[in-house]
Amino acid sequence: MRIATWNVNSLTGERIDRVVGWLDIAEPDVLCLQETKQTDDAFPALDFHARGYASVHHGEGRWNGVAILSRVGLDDPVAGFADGEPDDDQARLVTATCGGVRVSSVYVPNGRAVGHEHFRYKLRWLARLRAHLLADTPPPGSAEWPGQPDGTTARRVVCGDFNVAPDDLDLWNPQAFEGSTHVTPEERAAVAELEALGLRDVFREQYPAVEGLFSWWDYRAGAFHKHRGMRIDLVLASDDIAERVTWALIDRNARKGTKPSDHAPVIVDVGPGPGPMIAAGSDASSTT
DNA sequence: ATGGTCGCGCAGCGA
Repeated sequence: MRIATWNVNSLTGERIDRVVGWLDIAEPDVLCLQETKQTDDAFPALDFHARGYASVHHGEGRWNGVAILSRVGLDDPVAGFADGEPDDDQARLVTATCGGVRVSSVYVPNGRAVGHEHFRYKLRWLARLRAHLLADTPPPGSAEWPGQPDGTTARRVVCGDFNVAPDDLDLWNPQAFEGSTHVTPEERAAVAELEALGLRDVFREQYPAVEGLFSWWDYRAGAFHKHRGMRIDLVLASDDIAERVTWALIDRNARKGTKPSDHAPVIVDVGPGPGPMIAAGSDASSTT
């Protein structure tokens, strides 16, 4: 099973072509999208359906917007937080079950500046994501969705633009980020709190201590060509998924060429194992 | 060089 996540920085005509073209090349079973900047009506679900992908989109229109595409089934979609509180007015979270895995696509607030109201919103949002993951977890032992022994983080991935670089290793130059958002102890602690639920940064586990692996590069000043980036797009996976990861890649090619997103897709391959998770290459959508 | 480029949408803000 191949799981990918990509902040596409809008889904207008040219960007749709890039995303559809990338689907044909990368053939993910599940793709989480962020920053679609579309209304639900404008989301190009048919373009994806034609490639065999079911989809769910949670959007506002002008900003934010998240989606999940899946060719291994897409069930029980939830837009926004499932913690029982009134939903956030920004479309930054969508969750669905794909091929036996509970998948969340997240677009964590940027934060703008340390101490800014939006920075406090970012920290609140991350704390609320943790509450969502606990509330969204089904009873342990569910046949369709086997739980972990502790019942907290059943077979799950949380994919998206976290707007947090978990470690200095994820920065092109740590000195350049002193005093900036994305690297503060508070933001990193909020991500660590998610990992404390039993979720693992599976891309980094494939490349421990390897420098220069980034998923975002500023459009300005030739940052991409100078290799000045950050790794802020993460795939956090529960233990039983994490143990089966066979391969991971950030597809820098998708950041090249005309009209790219400023993010590259992150791809994680999960091998077969015990339990009902659907194997790579299967096509649950053929039943519909 | 305290900039630089995008997207949205038509000014200037957000990233």
